[in-house]
Amino acid sequence: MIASSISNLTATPDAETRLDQAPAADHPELRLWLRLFTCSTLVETTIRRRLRAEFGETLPRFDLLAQLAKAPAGLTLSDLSKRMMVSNGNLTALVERVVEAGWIERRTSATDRRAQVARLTAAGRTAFRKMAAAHERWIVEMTGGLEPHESEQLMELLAKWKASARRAFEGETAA
Amino acid sequence: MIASSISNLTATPDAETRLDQAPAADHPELRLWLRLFTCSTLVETTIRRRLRAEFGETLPRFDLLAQLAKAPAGLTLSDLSKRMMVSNGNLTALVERVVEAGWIERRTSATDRRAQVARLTAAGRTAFRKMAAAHERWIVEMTGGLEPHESEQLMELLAKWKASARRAFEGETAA
DNA sequence: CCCCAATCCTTTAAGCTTCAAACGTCTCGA
DNA sequence: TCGAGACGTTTGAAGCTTAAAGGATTGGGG
Repeated sequence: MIASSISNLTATPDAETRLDQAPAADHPELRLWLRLFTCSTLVETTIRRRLRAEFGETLPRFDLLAQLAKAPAGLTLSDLSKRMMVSNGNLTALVERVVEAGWIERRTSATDRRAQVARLTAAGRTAFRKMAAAHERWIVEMTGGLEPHESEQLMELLAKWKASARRAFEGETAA
Repeated sequence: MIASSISNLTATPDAETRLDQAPAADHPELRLWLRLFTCSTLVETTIRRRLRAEFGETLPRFDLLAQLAKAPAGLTLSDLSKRMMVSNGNLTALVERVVEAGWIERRTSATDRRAQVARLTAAGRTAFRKMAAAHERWIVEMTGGLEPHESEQLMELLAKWKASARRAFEGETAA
């Protein structure tokens, strides 16, 4: 549920634009969610495309490297799955592919034979640094329209939203 | 790049929480993006889970029904791909699955033999209405922490962000 | 009228993602 | 110390997603 329709060079309006034109006035919360989602999709799709075009990498792979770059001692697959907010079944294969690429290495934990610890290789660290610099530029570019005080406001409002969403999200995990 | 790690009942902190603890002070734009992404993921994952648990549907399928519910005359696959912001190659298979379920029907356009027009069936409309009601409740629940004036502010700030992101996004499509 | 570029869709290969079930390992209390 | 339950990972099935290439159709300019 993300996307582009770029492959065929279509003009690519976004979902929300059309919705705003629609006669039905959806509840304000729906419109808010739709707008948030649109922002997220727009940014994410752009990053994904550029990552592929300029570095031949995918977003999940980049995300994996980014997490490991912040944890020099390495992380277990479980840690990674929590930080990346993906299922752990997902990581097995993802890690495997990135190991093959040579960016990371994986070994059984010394203290817990159940756990697999992944760590950046030197090559991985170097490769990541280049990508991270570009990634940061892209993000800044796409957030460029906001004044500093607006960014601050946005951070706070999103923090509130995040709290509500988290409650709903975790209400299920417990059950 | 979305997710849950619910299947194994882990505590599920989110990426950002950990990041905030990290020593490195990332640029404010990165933190803003990360927070937006976290909100989006949290909401999306919750919706996805509930849709599956309560209706046995997936989010893309729901999204498809939602688009068609707003267009009684039906939409071509191209229209759908633009509105849903997914590639058109994606829709072929998605539509096929939902046709099989009996929620929609697909036929060649009367005026353009290249185009396929998808439309809700009566059964599809009924099924969708139930889901939409629940969906709306969930969204309201997850946005609950915000006062009306905060929602308004958020709408405006996100509109600005969206404009920046759109520029970057479409800059590529043209190229 | 014809051709060619644009448009619409499908197909394919590769990768991502989830959920659920299964397996080995660990921990802790009886 | 032994067993039960928690935990970390893997596997398998199903579905989603993209990019890229190819086939059919259309519409407009020569």
